[in-house]
Amino acid sequence: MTKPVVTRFAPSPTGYLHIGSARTALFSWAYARNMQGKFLLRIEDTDRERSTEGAVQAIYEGLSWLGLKWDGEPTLQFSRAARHAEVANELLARGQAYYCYCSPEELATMREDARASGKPPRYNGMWRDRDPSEAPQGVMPVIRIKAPLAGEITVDDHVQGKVVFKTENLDDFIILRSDGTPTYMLAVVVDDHDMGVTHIIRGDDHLTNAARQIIIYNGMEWEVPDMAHIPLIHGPDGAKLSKRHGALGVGAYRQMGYLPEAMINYLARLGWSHGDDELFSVDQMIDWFSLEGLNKGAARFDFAKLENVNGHYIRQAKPDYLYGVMVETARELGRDRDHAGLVANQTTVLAALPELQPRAKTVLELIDLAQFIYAVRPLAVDAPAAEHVAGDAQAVLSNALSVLGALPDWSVPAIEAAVRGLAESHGLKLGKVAQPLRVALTGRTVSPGVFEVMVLIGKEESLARIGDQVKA
RNA sequence: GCGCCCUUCGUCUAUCGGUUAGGACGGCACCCUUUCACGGUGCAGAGAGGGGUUCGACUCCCCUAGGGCGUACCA
Repeated sequence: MTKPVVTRFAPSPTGYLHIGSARTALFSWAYARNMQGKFLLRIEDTDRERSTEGAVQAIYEGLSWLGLKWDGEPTLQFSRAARHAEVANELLARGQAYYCYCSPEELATMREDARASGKPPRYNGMWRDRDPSEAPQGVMPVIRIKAPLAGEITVDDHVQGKVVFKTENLDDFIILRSDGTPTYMLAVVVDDHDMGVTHIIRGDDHLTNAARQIIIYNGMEWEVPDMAHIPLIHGPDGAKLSKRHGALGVGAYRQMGYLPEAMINYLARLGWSHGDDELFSVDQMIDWFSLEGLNKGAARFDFAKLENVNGHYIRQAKPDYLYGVMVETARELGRDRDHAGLVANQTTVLAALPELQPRAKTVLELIDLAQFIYAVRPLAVDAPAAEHVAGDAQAVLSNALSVLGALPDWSVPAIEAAVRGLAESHGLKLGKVAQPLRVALTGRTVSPGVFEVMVLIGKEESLARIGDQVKA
């Protein structure tokens, strides 16, 4: 066997954990697990202006929620600045890099001129071979990599195949800023090397960067890791994923009532496939995952399918697990009445859940459906619901609704007692009630000796009724 | 502008030169159900366009079109 696989996820903490980033992390994680290797986490916080501690926490929480556990302690890139500078200087010593004294203004005009003459806007190498003695006074130089002037760089990518870049299109980019801090290009290479990363799996927006990074690897004579540049997620219109189209943090999905196992399953199928398999567990995914299964084209985010997958996992879930998620979700969203109601009626909610699960696509819908249990009485009953029942049973039903709605307590015995009393007042006898919460009120006579029993579930605007028949 | 990447039903995808181009979501119809769901069955729905290569192309090559990414002392 070859050396063990080490992958990494390297987000920059400048906001929430983007859903696209989460998918990238998922693939890196799945590959590492499949290969029985390690999955490392590196926080790329070298941009001191935009990095925040809150964003770092959001990354930890997002990954944890999804169940993507990283191995060891996360690496904070900024803390490695000295090491980055050290490598920059080593490159200098090796003659693979040089000081550049250009001012930002000079560089700007350089780009403009290049663009005006139809050339790629790249650095012209004016300090490449100049002697430092010619340096202007008082200017802190940057260090630029000495990119090959001719030839080509080939990125041998697991997803994109062999991608060839002519070096003439790659300029002498900056690796160390004038303030001595490293640029992304340098920091990534040094860290990936030092962390022993064997497989870089990241978004294909980094494909061009890969060529630049290879120049650094070559300059240090380091081995270039395997690479897999996965296509980005697009919005429904094929363009960049916008916020209204789902470009949200994973926390937002949790708040919308999606289960982590559903997110994993859905995200996995976005750009990756294992034959025709659609629904699978994380263990199955780990077992099946391979870089060959990754697609080359960008995938569009589709809420409808996510909902479907989520509905599947809600149906599959154990009631006590869902109950915990419901309580936590209500708490997180500040839905105090729901939170209190759920907590105070745990037994009833747990009993009701099997009936509720097939009717909900999200945890939020589950909470809405459970509200009948702790809703404030009397309930407002909508006319259409009453109209559903035909003929002379109308009166019975509306009467029943008001009786039930006026109940202070919707415990099963209370409901049963109320319904029984009602039935008797209409000259009917209620038979044995089999399932708690399927109990309720008499609507009409279905056939001699059999009459309708129903329970109302849900909020006024979303009345769902579960029918049952009881023999008198 | 320049460079690179991508392109199968509306969406996610299978196909790795020879298939009636398969599945899933969504849509529609029907069944189940005294509601709503769940479940079941069926229907409609795709190889961007044009050239090649080949006995044979969705599959390989080229061009065009469309889309995406990159082009910073951001990551």
